[in-house]
Amino acid sequence: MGPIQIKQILECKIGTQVVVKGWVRTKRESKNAVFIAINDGSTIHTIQAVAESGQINEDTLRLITTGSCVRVVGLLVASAGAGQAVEVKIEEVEVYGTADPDHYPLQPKKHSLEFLREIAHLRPRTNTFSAILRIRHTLAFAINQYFNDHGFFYLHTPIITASDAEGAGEMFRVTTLDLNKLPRTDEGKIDFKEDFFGRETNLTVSGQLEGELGAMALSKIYTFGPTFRAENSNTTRHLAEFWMIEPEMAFFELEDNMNLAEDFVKYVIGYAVQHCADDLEFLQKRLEEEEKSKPQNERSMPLLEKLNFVISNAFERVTYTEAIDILLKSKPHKEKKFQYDVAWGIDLQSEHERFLVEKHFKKPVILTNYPRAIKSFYMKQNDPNPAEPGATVRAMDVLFPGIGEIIGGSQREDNYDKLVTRMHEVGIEPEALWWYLDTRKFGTAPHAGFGLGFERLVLFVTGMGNIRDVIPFPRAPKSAEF
RNA sequence: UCCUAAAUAGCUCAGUCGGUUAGAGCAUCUGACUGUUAAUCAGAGGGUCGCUGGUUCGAGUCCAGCUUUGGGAGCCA
Repeated sequence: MGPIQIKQILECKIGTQVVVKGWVRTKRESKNAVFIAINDGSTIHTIQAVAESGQINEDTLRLITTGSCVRVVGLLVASAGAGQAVEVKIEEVEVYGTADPDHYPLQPKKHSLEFLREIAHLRPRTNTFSAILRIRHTLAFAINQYFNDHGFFYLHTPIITASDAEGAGEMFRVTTLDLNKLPRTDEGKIDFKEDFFGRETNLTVSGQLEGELGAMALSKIYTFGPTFRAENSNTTRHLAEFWMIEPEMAFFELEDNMNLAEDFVKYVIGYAVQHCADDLEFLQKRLEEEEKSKPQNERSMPLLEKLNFVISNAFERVTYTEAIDILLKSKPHKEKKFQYDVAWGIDLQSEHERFLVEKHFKKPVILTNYPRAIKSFYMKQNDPNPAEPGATVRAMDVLFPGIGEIIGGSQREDNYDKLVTRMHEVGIEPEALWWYLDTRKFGTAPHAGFGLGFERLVLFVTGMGNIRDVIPFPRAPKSAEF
């Protein structure tokens, strides 16, 4: 199906007649020969096509520049030069599309990531971004594979939702109303009965609630789809549109949930290490170059070493109460180096999480049993524990070095009365989520689940520093060009 | 949204105390050389110094506002 790609061509036997179709990375001319490095994105490697001087006519040769697209027909031969095992001896060359060197922004040189963000339509043609996109694909594939192998069903939860009670953040409004001529009710409010769905609708901030409905029928489901948050977040870890993986399992308690999260993350990272060796090696070298400008003590582990470390070591599991204890006894707390005070009941700040993960444990950490007051209404309430100053819920956050929270999850409250009471306490109308509450009314069951930010996973695996560089076309405040 | 730094050639940056004609490397073009590896060497072209206003005899440089971007914080995945 379709032409053979460079990845396969590089593995063909010498003497094979091949057709190479791809984009020119560099062209080098010498007295006796012309060298063209071609890449088609199937691999990080280029294939070198060689022609005798004068073999390609002047007019055609002039059009072969960095960024142009070509088709080359020739024989795969052992390379006469060092640097590559095989090359294509050109018999015929055709230029599909030119790329005027005066205007094509990608030059055969290093570009800053900031500049490449401004040309997001072309940056997949760079080594760095094609490597990231191949790794991103591989991780997505591994995720589906893992869940399929473990008896999960891929549930497609809705993108458009009428529930604004999920409490996961600001939402994007979905409407077909004419914004210049909004229909009004008698009280002067916007009349959403006139809107497409006959009610207020938004883009989803989480598929969890619907995911729970699926788990209460299929036992184990997962969602993997786009998620939207209209928060005015300007950080290297946030996007307005991102992809989230949300497994939800009946008959899973918190412990099972943690075991699954850890096994799952290790599997998908391991899958990428196994299947993206070339790309990861390239990114590792790139990072090492970048780190050269940093002082010795700030340099981090080589990328592959870091990934293997995470795969082969057990995540540290501590309760929120234990974590607060560690922080209270920590040096930065005693020396008042933390910007935010530590006390039982606070929501842990970035600096606290970083201390626990990067300084204290030096490995991924799963924090559990957070105070009820700082967590969502749907989390299962723990029985009172004399060792804990206040009420807690069966929540779990998986914290990764450099990324922070990569997974947030919990065992869910399966007791109807407790759930309704909690909803009243936090100001959510139970009537609005009557369908959600029905699962607790009819055949309720212990169950649990979590949400994994896909881009944060890609960020960790690729070693990149900004989340806008691990999604093809990032959506962020004041930024939706491509 | 807050804090902070920045914006000068296609890209990455330098530009001293406010002073004459705006600097480099890479890229591009031309030539030389070479089974080359992001080739090398020589030369050439390339600038509304983010925008608006102000201070000044004189502003890339100082001041104010705005815009955009980087980093950090909050919100979270």
